[in-house]
Amino acid sequence: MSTPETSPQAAGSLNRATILLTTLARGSRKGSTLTELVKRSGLPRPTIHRVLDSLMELGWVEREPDSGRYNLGADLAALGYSAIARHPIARVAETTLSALAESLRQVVYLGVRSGLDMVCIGRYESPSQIQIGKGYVGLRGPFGMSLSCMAMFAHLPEAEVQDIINANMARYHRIEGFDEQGFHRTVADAMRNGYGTYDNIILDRSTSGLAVAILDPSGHPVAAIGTTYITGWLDDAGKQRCLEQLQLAASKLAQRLFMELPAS
Amino acid sequence: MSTPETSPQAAGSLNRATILLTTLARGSRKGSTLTELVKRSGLPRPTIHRVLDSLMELGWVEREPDSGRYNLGADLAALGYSAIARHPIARVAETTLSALAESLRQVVYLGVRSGLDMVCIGRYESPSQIQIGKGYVGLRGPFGMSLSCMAMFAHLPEAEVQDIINANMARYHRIEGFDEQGFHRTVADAMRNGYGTYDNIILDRSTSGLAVAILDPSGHPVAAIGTTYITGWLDDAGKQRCLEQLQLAASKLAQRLFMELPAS
DNA sequence: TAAAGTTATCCGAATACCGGACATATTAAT
DNA sequence: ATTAATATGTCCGGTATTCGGATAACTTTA
Repeated sequence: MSTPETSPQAAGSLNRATILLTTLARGSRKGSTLTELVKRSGLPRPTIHRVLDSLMELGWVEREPDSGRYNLGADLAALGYSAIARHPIARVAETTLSALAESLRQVVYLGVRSGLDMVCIGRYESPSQIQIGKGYVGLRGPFGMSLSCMAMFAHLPEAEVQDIINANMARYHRIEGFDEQGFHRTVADAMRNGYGTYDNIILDRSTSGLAVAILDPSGHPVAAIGTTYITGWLDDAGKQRCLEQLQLAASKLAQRLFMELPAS
Repeated sequence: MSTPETSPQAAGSLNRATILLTTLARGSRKGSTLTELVKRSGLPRPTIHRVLDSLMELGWVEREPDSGRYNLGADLAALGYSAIARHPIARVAETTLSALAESLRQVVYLGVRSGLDMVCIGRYESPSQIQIGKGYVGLRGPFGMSLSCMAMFAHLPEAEVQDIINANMARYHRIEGFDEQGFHRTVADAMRNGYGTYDNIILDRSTSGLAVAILDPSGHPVAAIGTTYITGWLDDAGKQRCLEQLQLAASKLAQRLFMELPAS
């Protein structure tokens, strides 16, 4: 009725495998137990067991010998290197964002959307001031729960934004300390401003942040750059400068990503 | 009869999907056409077509709108980031090998085995002397066609080495300028020395190289470090020093990878 | 305009996927 | 020890899905 429910076409076992791999990717880096997968994926247990066996045979899933936890496998990682080589956002961004982190003296994150998830594909910190943050490359969470998502929301059709939020609301609420009021306010702010910003909202109550989207030539967001700082460290002018630097970096990257290469 | 032929168990469509994805990963970064996939994978064309459709629906495969070439998709890359986060060899090696490249003033490669393939998962160059090499992160080729493979051969059971070589011989011969004599000599050298080395052999006739394996506590090779230089740039003493530095880096990495972490 | 090559679609037969039900560890509680 | 509770592993028959030969549509070359 309200939810689309339109994906009857894709191959059966492949679908199951994808759901499981995504579920594993959403889980902790230490891996997941079978029962955790049952709870989080919603698939019947025998099915999971069987599909995991197949995936293990392919090397896409591994099993910690002692703990028995399932985890994404080495062959999938190897395949990932090749897939990443064909989607070079993070590689292209490497120098620009490292320099940005250095200049801001703040940690800078790069993220992309994958279905209903946000995936962190880059983390850059100033060597002079190592700041310990919770984000790491490969981290996956519900799309909408980070400032980078807000920046991308601002450039997505409003209907799509609503669809994503509706589909993920249950997952948001599972996060400790989630404040739906503040969340909707942050989204509205982002849609109005064209970039993401918050102070003392969402999760961590002592941090503020800024994020901007990287747009393709048609205006569709393909990634987002975000940065976090202790609330109060930046006054309004400082915030403005920070925002401008982010925007500059984003447009520079967009240009480099979508620039036509001269015919060789 | 002679070949094992023992893999009847894994799920059908998953198997097909894996073969296709691997075939795509082996192909150029620009993607592959359907007919190329037919030739290289050996699967019937309608099957490929159907499975690719499913894979595209999942976001694991994409299609260049104008050229019609198939390629590994963005969602697979996103999944790859998570898988790589759980197999941190490249991350752990980052600083050590960058320093090594700087010290040697040569390009240093890091590679792992995936089935019958070698995958390049790291490339480190000295900023002071940028050297253009053919290897890039994500590059995938038949296992055995690089020095890093030789280094790993040296620590694999001889029977397994023979199996790999037999299985890949047809692929070797497809490479222009392949010299079977020299290849076997290089393998024998590696098995004897415990590390990989060549001068003017295999492919590029003006380069020499050195490579050593990274071993897990049981002695099994998990990755290899390799470096290339113009033949003649290093005399015997220089070669020896270079080898020692590689071996030092390899053992340092092994130690860091398999060191028990103190309970937190 | 024909011929060669590449891509897309049908569709019946055969297969291997599906998951409820059951059996077997493994851990926790009495 | 014994029971209870939880997690993991295995069977197996019905049926939905996959399989690929055959054919059609489309595109480039001669």
